[in-house]
Amino acid sequence: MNNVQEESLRDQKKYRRRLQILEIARGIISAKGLRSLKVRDVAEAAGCSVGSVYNEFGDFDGVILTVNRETVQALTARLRGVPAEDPVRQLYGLAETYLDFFAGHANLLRSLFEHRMEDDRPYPDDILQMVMDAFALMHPPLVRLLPDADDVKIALLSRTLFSAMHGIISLGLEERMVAVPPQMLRQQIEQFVDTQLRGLGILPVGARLS
Amino acid sequence: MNNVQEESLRDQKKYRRRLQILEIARGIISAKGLRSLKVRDVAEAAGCSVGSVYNEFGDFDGVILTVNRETVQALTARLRGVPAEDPVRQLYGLAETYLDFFAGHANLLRSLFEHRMEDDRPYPDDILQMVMDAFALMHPPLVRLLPDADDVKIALLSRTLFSAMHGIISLGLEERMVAVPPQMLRQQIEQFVDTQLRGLGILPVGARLS
DNA sequence: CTCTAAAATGAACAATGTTCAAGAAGAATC
DNA sequence: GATTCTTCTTGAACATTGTTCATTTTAGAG
Repeated sequence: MNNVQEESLRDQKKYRRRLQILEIARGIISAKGLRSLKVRDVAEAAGCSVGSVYNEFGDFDGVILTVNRETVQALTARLRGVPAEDPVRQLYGLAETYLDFFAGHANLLRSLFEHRMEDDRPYPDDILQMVMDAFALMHPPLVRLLPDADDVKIALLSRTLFSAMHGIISLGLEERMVAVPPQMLRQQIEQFVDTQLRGLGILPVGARLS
Repeated sequence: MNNVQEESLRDQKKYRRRLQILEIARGIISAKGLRSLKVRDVAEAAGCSVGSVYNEFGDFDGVILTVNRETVQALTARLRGVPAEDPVRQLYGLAETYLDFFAGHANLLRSLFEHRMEDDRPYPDDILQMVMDAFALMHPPLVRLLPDADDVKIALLSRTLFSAMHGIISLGLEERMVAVPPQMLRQQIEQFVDTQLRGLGILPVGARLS
């Protein structure tokens, strides 16, 4: 047994195929929704048998969960890229970035938030943790803006605020629900953050509804 | 052809069976989630063949959608029962009632909001409309509290606020996501409405975070 | 009672997730 | 390089579940 990674031919092929399967699955989910994802379609597109998909991911949920894992990773990366100089601008930036990311990858986000496991198997902890971490990204700017507040309460506030934004955006982008007309969504989100910041005493309460 | 409802024996049986199928389907969704709903289970529990389910509802989506339709009707009835004397109390009441209803029927609400149609068939318009109407129930109290604001903007605000609440509650109640710990949820919702009302200038901006 | 139309039935079919015995391919040993 | 061993790949077979439809049953009409 060699400790050094040998990059054996076998491992290379395996890894390449793994990536290929994920790319194909992501493409299908993104284009046609999670419900249109079929093992045989993925296998055929990847040029391998269905057995290989199972060999690599255990079961079909394994493919979905891996795509979801990468989705939340990509989301987190985008959110971490929001400038942090001005905490107020950072909050607006996080909201806007979440909206953009959601709008650009709606079906992937829905797969992340709506996929249910068969029976009562638990959702993988690491994915839950990553979502939690993403939703905690409002914590630092809020701490700067509310220096006297309890840290635990700020943590809750961050998740509450993020969950609220998630609700506005996920329902707003769903043409079938039309909770908020899409064109207006960006403006609505901005106004929502506005109101929230005024309510928290971070911004002055000015004229009601511009 | 007789215009008067004859309540023929045939129609009675048909109707009774219809109700029975719906009750059973709702029970399964409520107890074990939409993904555990199976035609054969429903048919067996209702003491009829699978064909009869199809005869009555067209396809399996028909059963699900009918349950969803009744869910949003029940929700709307509950929300309409919130006292309307004091508009501020009404807003808190709507939030609290939505939380209670969601907590009591989490799987039914998830079925309503997360069910995707096969292929690209559209979601029935009447259900969408009913959800929209439910989300508009904050409109009247908001109009009373913001008499100078544009009516269209209040309409948007109502849906935005409701969508935000929906996000906080649906993620908060999801033990798998734990965006907000369940025990804290009621308090979090109240505080959220609080902040929102202060931000809108409806309540005075007092001490930051009680 | 007989006839007709509607409904119920459930076996057969179709789509799709899952398994596994057999074979193929790479790695290890000589 | 041949042989052996390990691992991966394959795809047919199976399991589950939604859907159809020819046949039978049943309620209502004459």
